[in-house]
Amino acid sequence: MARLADVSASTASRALNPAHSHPVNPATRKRVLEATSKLNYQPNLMARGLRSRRLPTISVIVHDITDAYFAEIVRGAADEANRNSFLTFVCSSRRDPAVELRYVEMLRLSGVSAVLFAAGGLLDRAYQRAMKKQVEAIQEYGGSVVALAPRVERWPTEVCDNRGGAQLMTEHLLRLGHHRIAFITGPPQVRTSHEREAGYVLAMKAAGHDPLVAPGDFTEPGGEQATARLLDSRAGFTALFISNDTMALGALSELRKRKVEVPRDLSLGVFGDIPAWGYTTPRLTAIRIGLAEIGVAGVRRALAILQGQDSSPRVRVHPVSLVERDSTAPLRRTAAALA
Amino acid sequence: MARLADVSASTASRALNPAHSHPVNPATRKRVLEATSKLNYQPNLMARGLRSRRLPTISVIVHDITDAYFAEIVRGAADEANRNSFLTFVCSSRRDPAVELRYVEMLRLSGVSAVLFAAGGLLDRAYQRAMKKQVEAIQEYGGSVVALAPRVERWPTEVCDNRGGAQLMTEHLLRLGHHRIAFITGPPQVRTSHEREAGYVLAMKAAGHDPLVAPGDFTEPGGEQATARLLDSRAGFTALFISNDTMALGALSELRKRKVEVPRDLSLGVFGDIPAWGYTTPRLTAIRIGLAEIGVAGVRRALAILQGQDSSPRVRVHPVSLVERDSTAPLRRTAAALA
DNA sequence: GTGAAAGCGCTAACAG
DNA sequence: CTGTTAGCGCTTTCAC
Repeated sequence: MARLADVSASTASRALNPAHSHPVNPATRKRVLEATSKLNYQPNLMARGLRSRRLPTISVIVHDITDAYFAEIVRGAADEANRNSFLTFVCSSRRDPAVELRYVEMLRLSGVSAVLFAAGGLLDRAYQRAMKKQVEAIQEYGGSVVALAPRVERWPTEVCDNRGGAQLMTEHLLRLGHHRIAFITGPPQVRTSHEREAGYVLAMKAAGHDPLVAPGDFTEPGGEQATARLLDSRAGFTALFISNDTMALGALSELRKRKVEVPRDLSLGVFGDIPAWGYTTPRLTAIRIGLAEIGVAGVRRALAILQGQDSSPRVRVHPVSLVERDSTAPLRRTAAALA
Repeated sequence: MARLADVSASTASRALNPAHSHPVNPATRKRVLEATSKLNYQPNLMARGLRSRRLPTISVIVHDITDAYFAEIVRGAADEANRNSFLTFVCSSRRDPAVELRYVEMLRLSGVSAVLFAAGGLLDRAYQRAMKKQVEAIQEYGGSVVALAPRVERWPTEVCDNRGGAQLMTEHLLRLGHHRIAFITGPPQVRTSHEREAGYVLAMKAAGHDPLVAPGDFTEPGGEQATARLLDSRAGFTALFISNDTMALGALSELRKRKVEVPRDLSLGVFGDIPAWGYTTPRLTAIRIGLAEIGVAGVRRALAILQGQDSSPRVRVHPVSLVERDSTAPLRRTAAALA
């Protein structure tokens, strides 16, 4: 290729790489560009990677590829990566820390430029130690790592306002006259759970009401079980706030099974706003997280770090908003009958 | 590393690569292995790829990462790839042929060893031409390509028995006494649609009944609309057979909206068996496709081709089975009331 | 501004 | 069975 343009390989390399400090004569560059298009030249990424020690790929590690929450994040990230000529690879750890670690290791070996962790980590010490080692190795060769959920690791983080969002929904339910509002929380090892729960508790206490927190695990069967237990406990609540999309899916099926009508018998709010909510009956009132936007922000952040020009605060919090739909209604006497 | 083991780099390379034709002295290999573990040596995949022209990665291209159908295939493929020390990358084309082509091109550039196409292709000529070029380039450097759905391209294919499965479900409904059975088909550009439709039509004609085929597109809103139109047409059917999971999700929500009770008012069967069917009410009678198994088979096939030892027929058809659940019931007089 | 040369870490070809 | 040699395709010194 360089031969056709009648320049040396070095010059061609310089001409082709826009972000190059070394100056190139515009005429020369033009000749090089012509040659590339004539030969339909495609730089060999492997050779480039051999020198730069990394490939133009970004990967998003998710817990579960079947979860719409993660899918939305991936969608945003993949779009933004594409716009920057980066490939996006989605890796699904299936909630197995060992698999996740193995993926990170393999990504490191294959020289990925950035790894986005879509979910929170574990509190387990051995896991944290191993992960730390992998991430340090990635950073050593110039790769970057970004978290898209709160984690104990002090990585650059793009995260939604978990606490504020939970407050928002709780206050919405309170405004509708509910004060016996149950909350299904997430797994204790994950910081997202605590943040959302804290927002709910805060709003309840501020209004002078007692919180009612039921354990959950962010999975669909978990949501089903938590709802069943809550209903069986006859705790006497008129509204239910579920702390993530996936559990709400399970809750919905449990409520349907028991013929609990939403919102007639029970007002239902969910933290999260996956597209599926457009199809469910009833359409759920939700805290909209800009999931795709968080994916976009994650990729931008990762690329900025790669170029050594990331000036954001370590943790950036993205605002969330309340989307009122059909699953929440003012408190009526009939609702209390459920208690 | 080779220095520590006191051997040449070539010998070390041979000792480390198990599938090497060249013999190595066991004692020498032992020394090499000791050195690698002592130095915590990790082969550089990029350098390896620079020579072999490919990386130990497999990618699965799906239409839509949010679709559980694809997620299941990916799950199987990823597991099998892992077992063979291959990384799995999931790429979501979002049903955009241009994006899909771009992905294949980037995968080629980054030297992926195998590409699994989880969905069917298009009949569009320009698309086919471009795809052919990309795939030939991948094969040129020794990469392999496998289809997991019927396609016009004559690639090695692992596919489920679409026609047989559709017959199975239709015969099941016929056995229950239904003879006015409607069928929602898939998009015409996709061969899977035609195969499933053919199975349904065959079974209906064999029983002496007229088929009733409604157009669909394999998407959730599409299923919703098709169901709505079918119901509005008052075509007088007592059973509905939906040709894929995603449309069934939409159909279910439409039926719920209209208070059509399944199976009291209408028997419902679906081709496909995503895990979600365990949570819906009612639980759907379905044609179980071994989705994960197809993913596994796809990876095995791809690896066999890479090693030049694929002896399977070009198209391998995987059997499917009928899973009877709660959504199909014997024909009763009341059902006809829907007509 | 451009070119020549070195080398990234590995594997294949060829001798021994 | 093992070592030597060459080279994958690019980028980056270092001279000019």
